[in-house]
Amino acid sequence: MDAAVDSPVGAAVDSVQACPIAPVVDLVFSRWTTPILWTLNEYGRQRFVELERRIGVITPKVLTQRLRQLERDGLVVREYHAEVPPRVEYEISPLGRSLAPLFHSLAQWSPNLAEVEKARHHFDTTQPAHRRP
Amino acid sequence: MDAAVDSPVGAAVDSVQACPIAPVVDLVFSRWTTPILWTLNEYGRQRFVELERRIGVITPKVLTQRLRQLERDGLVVREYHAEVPPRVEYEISPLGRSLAPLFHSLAQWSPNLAEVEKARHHFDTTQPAHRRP
DNA sequence: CGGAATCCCAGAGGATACTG
DNA sequence: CAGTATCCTCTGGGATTCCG
Repeated sequence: MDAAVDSPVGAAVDSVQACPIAPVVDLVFSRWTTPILWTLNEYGRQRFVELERRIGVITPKVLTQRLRQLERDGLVVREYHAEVPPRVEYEISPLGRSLAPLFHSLAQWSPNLAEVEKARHHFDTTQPAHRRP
Repeated sequence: MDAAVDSPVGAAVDSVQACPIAPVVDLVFSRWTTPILWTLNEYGRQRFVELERRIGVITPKVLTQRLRQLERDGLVVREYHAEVPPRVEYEISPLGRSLAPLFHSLAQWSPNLAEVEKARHHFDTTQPAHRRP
């Protein structure tokens, strides 16, 4: 149950000096964290099951893990209400909300994905020939 | 040797509708791609070994894999020079360069990592008590 | 409802060679 | 130098079950 587990970019574990933005990427763009933060930012405070449904295929176990991590990182706030049945709500924190411009930048770049698709097709059809050094 | 292998955020594989920026995150912030793109963007055109050294701990095999993927995605351009010894240079493409503002946004957010560190410490010291629902 | 506990596995990616 | 080729480890995370 170690909290500092994943490093998709290898920030903490690997060479920090090589890429200064690696820690931020690790924090925000680890697996599942982006959909979670995005959903919380978009739909506001919501319950565990709502998150689960909106995100889609995530399992409860993994959702819990990532929410804990995000809570520990201070990006998400968990609110427990002692009722029957129990009710838990998750909300993005101010610090988490400060990531919104980043998300907007990403969204603005996304039209370029069409270029990427074209590049892939081009590569797949023409490259095997010229790839021979 | 499949090219569309990783999906840290689960864009292509999972629920695309849940998070519109997931495809971009998959493209740019997959493991190793950020340091590679960042280094290419920062230091300009360079050879395989230079990349290897600057990034730090990456193995040749993995570096090759990711470079191929980025080349296929149209974010990186590979230039082969038939000399002895062979010389290969990698350069970020215009499409890849269009990601630079994103990197700057990330860099600008990075001072907030101090807040994250504080939140983690706070969580680790005080949470085990109040975490009981 | 909101998890925690267990078991399990594919597959990313590291280590270690070898080659054109 | 710029990769390929194998082998092998490790772990994120899926499936399932149970609990307060």
